[in-house]
Amino acid sequence: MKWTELEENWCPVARTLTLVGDRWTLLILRDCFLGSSKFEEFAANTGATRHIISSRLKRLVEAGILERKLYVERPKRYEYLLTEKGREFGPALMTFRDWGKKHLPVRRSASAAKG
Amino acid sequence: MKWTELEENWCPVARTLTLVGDRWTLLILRDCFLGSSKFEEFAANTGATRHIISSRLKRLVEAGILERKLYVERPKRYEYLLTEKGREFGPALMTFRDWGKKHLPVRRSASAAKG
DNA sequence: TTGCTAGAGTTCCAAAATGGAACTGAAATC
DNA sequence: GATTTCAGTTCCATTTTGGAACTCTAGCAA
Repeated sequence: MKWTELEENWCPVARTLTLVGDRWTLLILRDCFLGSSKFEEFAANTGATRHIISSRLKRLVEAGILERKLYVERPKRYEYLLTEKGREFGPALMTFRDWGKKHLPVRRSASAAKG
Repeated sequence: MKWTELEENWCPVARTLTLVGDRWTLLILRDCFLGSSKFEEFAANTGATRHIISSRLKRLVEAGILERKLYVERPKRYEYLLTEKGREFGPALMTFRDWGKKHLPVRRSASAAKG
């Protein structure tokens, strides 16, 4: 079954996953919640390629989760801001954060810094 | 950046995503919460290919989220059960469910069946 | 004893997605 | 004029997916 067919699935979890159930989208949203809004920030903070960032931002805007807003007229510069719909995804990210903190502690070598 | 490199990421959301941040894993976990435990059930309920089901179950078992348990001796038959670590992922699925129910209602044509 | 069914996978190949790097375009700054 | 910044796009090789067929063990039926 193709991934996009899940859009009409009876299960709301499946439908949600058609938007955020890929390898980078949730990391972009995490960045948004941490204050990022620029293309370059997403690229730098997530580690995803510019190609991926571009396609994911498009999808998130189309879905009404982010809003693409002009913030410099010349040259045209856009930023991406969470909509109300996007902000309501916050609790989901928090459950991921909490689960990760509890169950996937970072294995660090003796000399590794905390950051 | 390669996806697997996120395993050691400072961010617990990113680390969580290395396990469940792909196109089908969360759907398999949803099935587990709804009572499924067999390979064939996952294949039928998620719509993912057997190939994918196989690789995802391996990863979930390796991560300690599911337990692979023999339930028929001859021929060998295995089922997959949520561990405590896996059960603690429940709240995350519920946030996805709630967000999807609220923001992604199913557009159904007049004749569309419920299944 | 040949044939069908069931469960749990594996294998193969084509199609789609991803990773990495370079390139574009507009304007500000050196 | 050259370099830098931001926001993308393009190209190509590598990975991952999607789909279907195949394997292996064993029960059951004719």
